[in-house]
Amino acid sequence: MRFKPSFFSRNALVVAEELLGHFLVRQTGKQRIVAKIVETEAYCGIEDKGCHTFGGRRTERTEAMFLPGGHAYIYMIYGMNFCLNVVAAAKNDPQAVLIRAVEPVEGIDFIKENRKGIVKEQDLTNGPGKLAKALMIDKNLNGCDLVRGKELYIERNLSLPDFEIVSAPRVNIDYAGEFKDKPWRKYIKGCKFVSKL
DNA sequence: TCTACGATTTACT
DNA sequence: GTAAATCGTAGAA
Repeated sequence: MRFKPSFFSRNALVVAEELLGHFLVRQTGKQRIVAKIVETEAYCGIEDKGCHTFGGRRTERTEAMFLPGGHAYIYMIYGMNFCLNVVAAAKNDPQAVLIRAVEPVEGIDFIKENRKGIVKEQDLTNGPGKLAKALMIDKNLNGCDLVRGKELYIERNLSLPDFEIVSAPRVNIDYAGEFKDKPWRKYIKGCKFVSKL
C-alpha cells in the first residue's frame, strides 16, 4: 500500500521522521529490491543554509526540488556518488528529505551484485551513496514520482513496530553556519544500519 | 569559458 | 587516523 500525495506535501522535518520504518522499493525488470528506511535528514528549503535551494536558488540541478512533494531529487556528489532525496512540501516550496541509510529486506543478492566487494551485510546500504549504488539509483530517476511510479517508489509499512527516533546534527554540512548544528538528522534508535552513530 | 568544491566512499598509514 | 578518487555544477570572470 502506498501513501497519498498529501503525506509528502508537509514540512520536510515531519516527512523525515514519518518516513522512518517504511519501505523504499526498487523494481528493474524482474529484479525487485525492498529496503526499510532507517535514517533520513531534512533539508528545509530557502531558509536553510545547508539546503541546495537556500535563498531560493533554482538551477538545473535543483529543479526537481521545486516539484510537489513525493517526487525524487537525485544529484551527483564528489563526482562518484549519487544521493536520493524525497521531495517534501508543496510545489515551488523546495524542501527535501535525504535518505541516508536503509536496511535490506528483499533482494539482498541483487544488492550484493551492485555492491561488489562488500561482504558485511550492514555495510551494503548504510550511507547515501552506498544505498544509491545498491539500488541502482542514478540521474535517470531524478524527478520521478515516488507515489505513483513503478521503477522506484515508497511503500507503506502496515505493521510498523514501535521504535524511538533519535535526532542528531546533519552530516558533512560544515558550510551551513548556524544551521549545521540543527538536529535535523533522524534515525531509528539502536538500528545497526545507520551511517553514523 | 574557467575554477573550486561538495548532503561521500574507500583504501591506505 | 588521513587522503585520494573524480566530475558535474554553481558562481565568478
